[in-house]
Amino acid sequence: MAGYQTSFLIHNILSRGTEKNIVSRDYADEFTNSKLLEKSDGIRCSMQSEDSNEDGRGKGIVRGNGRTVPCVLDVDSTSDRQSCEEEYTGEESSHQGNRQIIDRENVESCNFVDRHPKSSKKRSRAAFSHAQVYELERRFNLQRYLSGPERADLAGALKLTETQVKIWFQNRRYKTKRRQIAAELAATSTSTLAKRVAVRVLVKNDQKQYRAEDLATPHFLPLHQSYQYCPYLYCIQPWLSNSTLNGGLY
DNA sequence: AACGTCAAGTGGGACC
DNA sequence: GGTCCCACTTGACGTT
Repeated sequence: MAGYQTSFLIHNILSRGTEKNIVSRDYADEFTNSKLLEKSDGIRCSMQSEDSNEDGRGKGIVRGNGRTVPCVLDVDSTSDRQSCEEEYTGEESSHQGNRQIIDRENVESCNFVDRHPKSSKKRSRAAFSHAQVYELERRFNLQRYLSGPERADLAGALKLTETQVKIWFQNRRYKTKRRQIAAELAATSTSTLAKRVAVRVLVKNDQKQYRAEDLATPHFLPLHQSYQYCPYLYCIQPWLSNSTLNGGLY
C-alpha cells in the first residue's frame, strides 16, 4: 500500500500524548508491533473477565479447521470506529460520558468492577485501543483466519487474551459477511425492482385508462422502509427465485 | 429516547 | 471431549 501520509502514522498519532487521537484509514505498512506496543501500552482498558474456555495457548498446532486463509484483501472502508473513543492523558478523563481512560500504572487492575463497585453484576465490555484495533484490522486484511500460534503471537503483541483476538476475528468475519450480503441484496433488489416495476398503462388507443382519483392514491410504498431493521429480509421477496436466494446467501 | 456499534454470550455443527 | 467455527443475540456505551 502506497501513498500514506506521514502525519497519519499510527505512532505519530499515539505519540501526540494529550491530543485527541484521530483515526485515519491511512496507516503505515512499516509500522511494527513493537512500535505499536511501545506507544499503545497502557491506553487500553480491557474490562473483560478471562474467558472460561481459554483455548489453544501454547499448543503450537494448527487445528484441522483452524485454517489459515492468507491474503484475502478486502479493505472495508466502513470498518473504522466512527469516533474517537479515548484520549490518553495519563489520567482519567473528567468527562463522564467518555470511555475509560487508563493510567499506565493501573492497566493491570483496570476493570469495570473496580470503577463501578456497585454494579459488579453488570456485564463488562472491553474497549480496545485504536492501536489494537488498527493492528487487528491490518492483520485481518492480510488473513481472515489465524492459526493457534499466530493468534497467540498477536494476542501477546497486543496484550490481549487469545480469546479476545479469536472473538475479534470471529466478529470481524461476520461483520464483513453481513455487509457483503446486505450490499449484494441491495444491489439485486434494486435491479429486480427496476425490472419488475409495474407500469400502468394510462392511455391506450387515445382512451384514458384511469380515473382521476387513481392519480391521487399512491399504490406503492418504498420497500426499504419495511426492512429498516431487518435488512436481510430483502431476500424473502417473493419474486426472487430460489436460485437467487441460495446464491445470495450461501 | 432511539439508534448504531461492538465485545462478549449462546447454541449448534464440524472436526480430530 | 475439546476446540474451532458460524450465526445470531445481548448488553454497554456513544451518538444524534
